Amino acid sequence: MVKSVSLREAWSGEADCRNCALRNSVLFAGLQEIDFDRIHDPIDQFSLKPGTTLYQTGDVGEYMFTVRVGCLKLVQYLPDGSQRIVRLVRSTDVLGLEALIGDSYHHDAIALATTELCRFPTRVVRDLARENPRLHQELMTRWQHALSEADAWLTELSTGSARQRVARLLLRLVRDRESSECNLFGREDMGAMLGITTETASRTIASFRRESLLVESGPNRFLLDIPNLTRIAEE
Amino acid sequence: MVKSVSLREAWSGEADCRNCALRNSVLFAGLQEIDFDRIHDPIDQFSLKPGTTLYQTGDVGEYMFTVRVGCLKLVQYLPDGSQRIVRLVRSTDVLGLEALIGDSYHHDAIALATTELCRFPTRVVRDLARENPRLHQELMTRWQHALSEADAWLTELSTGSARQRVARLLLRLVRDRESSECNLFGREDMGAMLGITTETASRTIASFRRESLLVESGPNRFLLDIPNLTRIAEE
DNA sequence: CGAGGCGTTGAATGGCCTCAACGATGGTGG
DNA sequence: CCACCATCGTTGAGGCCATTCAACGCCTCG
Repeated sequence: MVKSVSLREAWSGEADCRNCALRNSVLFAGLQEIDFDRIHDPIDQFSLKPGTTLYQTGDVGEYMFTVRVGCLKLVQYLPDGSQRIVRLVRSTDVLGLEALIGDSYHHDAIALATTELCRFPTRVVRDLARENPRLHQELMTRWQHALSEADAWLTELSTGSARQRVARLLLRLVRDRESSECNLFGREDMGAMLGITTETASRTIASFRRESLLVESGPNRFLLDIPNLTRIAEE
Repeated sequence: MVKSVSLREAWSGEADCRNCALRNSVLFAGLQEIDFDRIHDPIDQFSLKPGTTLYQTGDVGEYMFTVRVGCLKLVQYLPDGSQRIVRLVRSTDVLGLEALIGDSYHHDAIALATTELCRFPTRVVRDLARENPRLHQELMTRWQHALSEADAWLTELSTGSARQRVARLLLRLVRDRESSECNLFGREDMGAMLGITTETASRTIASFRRESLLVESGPNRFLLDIPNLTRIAEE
């Protein structure tokens, strides 16, 4: 399942990386050929089945990851055992930034769908960033992006009624997408994202379907009535 | 009220910076004398009264700030006009990181107490960071810290019952402090931090006082019963 | 075929919100 | 100096919404 490709191959487009989601969107977008020549560590690329744990809170942050396709949840736990999903990580996003400053991972990272990833040693990023301003810039941008996402989860997904939260989550899932179609998560995960119970998440989705704000277009796949959902979200 | 000091003075300990909260804790901790010599822009240092707005969402991010003493809230607004406080910024923290990547500010920054700040042009940080690895490292650490705070606000302060949230907020305010005493915010601000109403915040605080989990030790100042509050927080 | 996971739905409870009133405080202006 | 007003914290009453606990149907998988 784990397939190893050299960074040289990665850059030259050999192996699977030629199909990599937009090279321009990826962390290493700013690297030159000469940078890759200086790296000897391998980049592994592999796939996770839904429900698989990529890493856990406290694991040593030896590696960082880029998501090629798919989706993972970042989970934190409270002392009483309840969990909260603090962010989603999707295509072209980076996982494990905290490793860059020497921290162990701060979340559990668990695949929500079948997910393909690239894995690279944290040390490689650290070394390259020291001398490559563009990578440096890219890292800061990634960090800021994660921070904006975190703020948005608080203001949009943890504020207001259950109906509002669910509507905002749905709209978020189709933003920057061509179609208004999206795959839904399990109700338990939706609850953990929105700070509501599984039952309330289920009831709200069921209610949206009865009102035709959602139309099932496949197995666990739905078309959204964006204008009306927006109305609910903004109340 | 605004007093201008050159960076040279700042570093050499002239002016008010000799009393600066731990130099080692500050963003510029890693700079050498030679770095300061290369800066010609002034660093302003000034004070805000409670309730004063430092900057607003969308303002051009020409400056960044370090908090010397005091406390500010970072506020975001929803389309319906309701507000949510997404983070607190306190002594030695940095404000306006988003300016570094060219963004305008993402929040309203409003002083909660009398607050002293240092203000420096974003361009200065950008230029210095390009060539100073230690500052670079420091910036990443700051970003990660903000991100951890954001995650904690979601898991600790936006999850569970009102009693739990208030207890966790109180405990947070005295963490890393010598005493178990702290100043409380207005009830409206507490509500905006915890995602509850002003009345619920007030009721909960009043209830804690009746149970002697809080003892007033001064004007809007309280001593905390940490063990019992911890029990409530962890339920 | 039975077991288990998942989504759904019902009924009842309770916690939080809404709306309202009241006292205390502090600043303002007559 | 004091009446006046605005702000803030508190408390009450009532209602609604989300939770809790439970049951049921559907599906996959062993």
